[in-house]
Amino acid sequence: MKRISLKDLSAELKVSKATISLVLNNKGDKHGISKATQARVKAKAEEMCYFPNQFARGLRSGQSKTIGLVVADIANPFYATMARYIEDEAAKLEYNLIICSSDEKDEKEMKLLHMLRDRRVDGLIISSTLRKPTKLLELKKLKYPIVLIDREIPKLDVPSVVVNNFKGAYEMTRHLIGMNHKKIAYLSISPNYLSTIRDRIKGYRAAMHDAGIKVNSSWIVHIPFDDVKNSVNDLLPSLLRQSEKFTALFTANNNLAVAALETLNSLGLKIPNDIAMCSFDDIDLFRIINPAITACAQPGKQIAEQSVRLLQSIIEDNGNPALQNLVLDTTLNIRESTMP
Amino acid sequence: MKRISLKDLSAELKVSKATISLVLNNKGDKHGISKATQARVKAKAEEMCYFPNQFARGLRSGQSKTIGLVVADIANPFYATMARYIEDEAAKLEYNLIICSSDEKDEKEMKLLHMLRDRRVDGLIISSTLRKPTKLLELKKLKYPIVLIDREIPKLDVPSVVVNNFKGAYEMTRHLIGMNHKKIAYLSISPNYLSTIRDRIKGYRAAMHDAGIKVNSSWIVHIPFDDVKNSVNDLLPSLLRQSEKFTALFTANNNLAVAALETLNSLGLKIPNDIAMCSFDDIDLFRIINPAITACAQPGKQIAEQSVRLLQSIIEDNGNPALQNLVLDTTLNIRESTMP
DNA sequence: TTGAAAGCGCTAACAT
DNA sequence: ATGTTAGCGCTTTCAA
Repeated sequence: MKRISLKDLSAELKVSKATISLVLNNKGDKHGISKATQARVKAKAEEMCYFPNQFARGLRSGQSKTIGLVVADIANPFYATMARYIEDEAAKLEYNLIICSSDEKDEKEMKLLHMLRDRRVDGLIISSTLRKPTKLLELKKLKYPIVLIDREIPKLDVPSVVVNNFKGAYEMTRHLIGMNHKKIAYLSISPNYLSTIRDRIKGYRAAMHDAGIKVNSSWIVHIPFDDVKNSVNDLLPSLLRQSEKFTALFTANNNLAVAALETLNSLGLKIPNDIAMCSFDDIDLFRIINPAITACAQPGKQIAEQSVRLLQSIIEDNGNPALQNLVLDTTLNIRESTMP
Repeated sequence: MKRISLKDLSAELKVSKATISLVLNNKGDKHGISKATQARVKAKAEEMCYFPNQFARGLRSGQSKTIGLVVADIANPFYATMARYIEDEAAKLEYNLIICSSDEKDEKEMKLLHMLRDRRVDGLIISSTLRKPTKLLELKKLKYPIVLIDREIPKLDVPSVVVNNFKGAYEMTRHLIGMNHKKIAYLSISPNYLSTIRDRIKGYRAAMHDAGIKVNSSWIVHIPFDDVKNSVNDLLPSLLRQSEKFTALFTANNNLAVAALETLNSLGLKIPNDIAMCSFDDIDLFRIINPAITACAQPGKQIAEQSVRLLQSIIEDNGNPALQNLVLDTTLNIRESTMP
């Protein structure tokens, strides 16, 4: 599949590569190339289906006009939606996206970061799962433009765009408490060192504490990311069968909620009468299902916009940004699943 | 952000670039580079955080090890899931994915194809929305490796992996008929020249015809892709308010189903008693909602695997594949929404 | 108004 | 066992 190069075009037109390059990059006028030549060049380029080799271009310019996006799983609607917003924002700046799923595996994420760096993506937007962020430190040392989204990494001074998970979980828990729930079970996910997961639990605990409710650690169950569906199906029934009589369930993300809904269903438990339920992340399903599920919505579009904008400024400032850590607010959407 | 190049490493080590290149590409042994040198080179490369410039590499080798994936909307769970499977398949072959959303716009898709070509992606996997596939013809002429998924394009002899939409829709319609439904409304989507959309309607019509039921064209409503939610909310009520008394609703994809569920809900119509319902595409929601929704599931994983495999073979055969057009079967998942 | 030439960083054929 | 060199296709500076 031989492709046309500037040289071919040059030979065909009897015009130098330089001139052609100038014309095709719309710098013809600036450099005083005659209209006639410009027209001839453009016509021929079209005719011969010429298109520039981006490798060569990237090699010269050092820019790939590509952003790497690393998330846990692009099939997760939360990340898929976010990816779409990021795609649109990036497109405005003529950037494209290489999207990668880390499956919450340190090892895999490191490989991905390595790969994206090798590909000279101009910047990275990462929802990082890294426990030991040595790779990120390394990239930071290289002044590689990075923006963390969704999750922060403690003590790593890197620009980020996240939501206030603590506050979101606190509000949702307080709402439950306001609805007279005291025994609130909490489904969380592991790896549990993620900032989001930790902050949500903290918010839940704080709200409970502030209401004078003592939380037994057995109220919180950690579900492995790998195997949400089966684990919830295994562990949720025994959680609910405890001596504690839970009247409400808080799930830490949309995957857990979906699995929990299926399990509750199979147990024959009715929401909200047998058990109230609410979740972090808001997805279509929660609005449509009957009863609709109370949820804490993250502003995906804003996260996307801000992160791309931030990354862009870092890329332009050549790796020396004013360190920014944006924290956006979530929205509590109260629905029937937590109403009496 | 100056990066280390082979030259830097060479100067530092007093070893030629060629030797270093060989070593770092694990061709050291083959070329008889001494173990000692190999160790020295590798250590230094590590120490200096050397990583090869993929532009330069691509320029030499002509390979980008990247696949372009074009879908209507990566936020749509059907495509998001598929993208994930494709990502995994591609990763096995060390390919990465540039994912792009076309929004069902010819213009946009053409720009994307152009862009991906410019970036020298090694191949394209496309769920094309093109009505006039001139761009695809052009790519085909260039022997650019392409695999179409999800949607076929008539008369364009390009390898493809699709499902049997006709059969899927036929079976689902026959199932409805078997449940004694005769007045079956059909929500479709525009652009309506897409092979999937056309074939599904054909399947529906054929099943109705074979059962001796006359379908009035007013039974089929086309919803613009752009504005599914509002349009369904506007048009579905008037469709159901017709003199015809529909007892069942068939939606042509998951987006339509979600919108329809919301509308039916707001109209106070109960499924399946007031109206039965089923949809093409199977998503989590359909299993979890009460009543669960009968759906025609597409084998996303298989589509992904086959398409990557096919693309790979085309890339390796240098654009001269045995033309393959795979057609996979769908699965009818019968649930409560169509049961009496 | 246009052309010539250097060089981006890498690989592979050919030398030593 | 290691080095030299050419060249991938482009942009850009300098020269004509």
